[in-house]
Amino acid sequence: MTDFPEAPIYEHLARVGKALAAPVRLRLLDLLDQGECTVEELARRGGLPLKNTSSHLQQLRAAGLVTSRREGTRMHYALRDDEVSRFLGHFQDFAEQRMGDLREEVERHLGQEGGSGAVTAEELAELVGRGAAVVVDLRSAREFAEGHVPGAISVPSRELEERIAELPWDTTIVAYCQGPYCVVSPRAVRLVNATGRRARSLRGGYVRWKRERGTG
Amino acid sequence: MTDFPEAPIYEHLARVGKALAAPVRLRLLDLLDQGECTVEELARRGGLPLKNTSSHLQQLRAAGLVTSRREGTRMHYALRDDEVSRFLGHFQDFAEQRMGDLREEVERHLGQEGGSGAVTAEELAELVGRGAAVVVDLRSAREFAEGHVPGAISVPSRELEERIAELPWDTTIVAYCQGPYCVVSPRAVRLVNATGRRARSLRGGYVRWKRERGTG
DNA sequence: CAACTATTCTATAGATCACTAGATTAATAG
DNA sequence: CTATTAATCTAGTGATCTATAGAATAGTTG
Repeated sequence: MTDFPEAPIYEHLARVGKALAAPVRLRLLDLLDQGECTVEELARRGGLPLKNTSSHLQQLRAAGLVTSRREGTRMHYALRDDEVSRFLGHFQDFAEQRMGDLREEVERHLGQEGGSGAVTAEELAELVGRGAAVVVDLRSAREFAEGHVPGAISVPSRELEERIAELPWDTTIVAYCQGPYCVVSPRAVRLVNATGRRARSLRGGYVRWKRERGTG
Repeated sequence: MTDFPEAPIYEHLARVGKALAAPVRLRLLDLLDQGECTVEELARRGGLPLKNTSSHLQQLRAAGLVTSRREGTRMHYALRDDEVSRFLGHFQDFAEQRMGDLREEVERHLGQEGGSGAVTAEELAELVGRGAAVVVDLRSAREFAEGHVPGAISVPSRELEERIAELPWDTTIVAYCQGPYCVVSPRAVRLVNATGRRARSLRGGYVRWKRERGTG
């Protein structure tokens, strides 16, 4: 490193930048944005070896992004505060906007239903307000129990096909899963639309809805 | 890398994260936040070899954070749009807030005058509005000419000592230099306060003022 | 206290990145 | 066309980071 008077400050700033420089860590942050979680669960959901997961979590903790809490033999990690969630949102929006190919990648992965055609939190509030939408939570029953969009009905994605008859024909169906890049909800939307009903994704999933609820 | 369906998306996100992972690049972004600049100038101001600077700038361009423009033999770089400036502000605030020692580092470097005791853009507007402050721009005459806080008088820091008699005794003096971590303005504030006058720094310097002017 | 599980710590090989230096391209001036 | 200046491209080295595996620690259970 060269030396100008402000160097040590940028050195510190870069520590936070480094925390955002590895795909796995961004993934872990997104998972944690859905709520507190054990190392074991994070490793499973992130498709990453346990030891590795633990190591990355420690880096995130060193950067001040997450906190850890011991409960019996298990270690629970969580985002340090709401500010982290807000920053993550800004970072993701910013990155998507920066790189055209990232947005394309998202759309290729989710299909149009998850990208451009998605409902914003604001639109959702409006639709629900005048009873023009049925909201479907595709996450697990456990996740639903921990918190969900008011008025949503719980239809875990595994049960969707057998319970699809429960969905109305005459009202727009807004489906959501965990996070912004989750494939579950766009897939469900395609499935439901194929029956002739009208379904759309909630942009950003539960995580984003929860984040924006605060800021209006 | 392990493989979960969203992996390529996080891969792309991490490209932006990587751009923020090196101290020099953060420094370059801060310099560019002050306006368009040539590679040569950036290398000089960043205290970095030219070749190295060029390489880092290309990485920033690949991440979509800056644009380049050729003019004769010189290459000019600039932030790609205002969104980058806003994001940088959020990133710096976020990082300072994350790491207590970063805030301490800033204060150790700038002295209290640059940190806690500084005037916010909002306060400045209020002070200027009722004529309760004289604003002093410590940057070079060229930088002042390119844009400055309305009503500010230009006193390049080199000339401060000889022109210090121009400053009033009965009004608060608000001084600012380029960016958030610039040492010029806190140093000037100490100098002016030593004469018995009352001076304070503008928090975040010109860059931050310009950024916040838009958002109110 | 001993056996057991979950997690962290330590060490190492492999990949990636920053810095340096030499060669190359692009525009300008004589 | 040649010389000059600015910037980029290419290649090589050292440092840093990731992934992986073995050892150690903290807590639980019998």
